[in-house]
Amino acid sequence: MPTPHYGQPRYRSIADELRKRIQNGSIPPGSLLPAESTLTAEFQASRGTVRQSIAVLREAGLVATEHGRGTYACLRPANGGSEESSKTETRQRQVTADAALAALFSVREGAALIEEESVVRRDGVTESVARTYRLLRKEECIGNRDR
Amino acid sequence: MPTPHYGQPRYRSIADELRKRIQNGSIPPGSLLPAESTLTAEFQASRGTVRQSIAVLREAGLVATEHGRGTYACLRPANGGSEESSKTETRQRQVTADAALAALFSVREGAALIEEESVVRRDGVTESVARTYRLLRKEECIGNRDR
DNA sequence: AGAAATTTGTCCGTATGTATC
DNA sequence: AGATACATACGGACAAATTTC
Repeated sequence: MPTPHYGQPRYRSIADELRKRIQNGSIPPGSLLPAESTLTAEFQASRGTVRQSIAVLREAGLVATEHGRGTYACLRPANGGSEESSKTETRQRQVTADAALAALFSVREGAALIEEESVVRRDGVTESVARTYRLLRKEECIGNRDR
Repeated sequence: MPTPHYGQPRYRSIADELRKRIQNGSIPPGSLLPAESTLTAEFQASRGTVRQSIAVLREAGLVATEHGRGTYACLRPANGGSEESSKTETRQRQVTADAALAALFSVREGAALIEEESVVRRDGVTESVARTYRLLRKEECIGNRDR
């Protein structure tokens, strides 16, 4: 069977359909979207195509995905009356890259990184801890090895 | 050979190589990149993988593609403060508090936290990695689980 | 103007490795 | 540890835009 498409890519049509369902409440905010396999069956599309459509919604900020769980419809921040009694403490230190960070920065494990840690407290209660990592020196990248 | 993608995925390596060629002038600005079929032969990779690597460069604003024509290396200003074309990827996952985080949040070690990781890339190169931790208990984030 | 070749766009099916619950 | 979902990679197929002959 040939592939009747074009005019509009399949993954975009599916993304449009899912967006409608989210916006009209058919998929309530905060709830799980149907599983990938379910969407595959419903739209008669391959997993790759379904995943592509979900990626569209994710970039649009409409959904968020958790490994091993599924994809949620986001609740948009209503952001009610938040007090302004929060304080931020920041400090810096030098650390060495663990495996995960080394992969992200494309450097070897143990390379020097700058870690900046910001602790946000509100009413004395820690609300969030942010750790930002940057390369200490540029051009610390690993050369490409032969394939 | 099957498909081991230890360390850096293949499409990123290819993207790195192509980026080098663009930035060192081997592929002059405004000129066409080799066709996908050519790159497929050169890198001994499937077309899908080659296209994925080109997509990386396209999102970085290094190249532009036209249907039926090909992919061009963009002429872009050698401007000093190129603050554009940086992109942030965000993902969330659930982690357990280590000793340091447990102390900051005044919870017991091993307590559940939400980690939000934002990776900022400019021209495909990782510039910073920020990890923000919050307590799971509130309705801060989307994934309120019933279990 | 028309046909063929080239090139990118989309889609399918599959396989396997990786991460999380 | 098993299930689920995600990430990477392969190969093949057809559609559509462009170029070339």
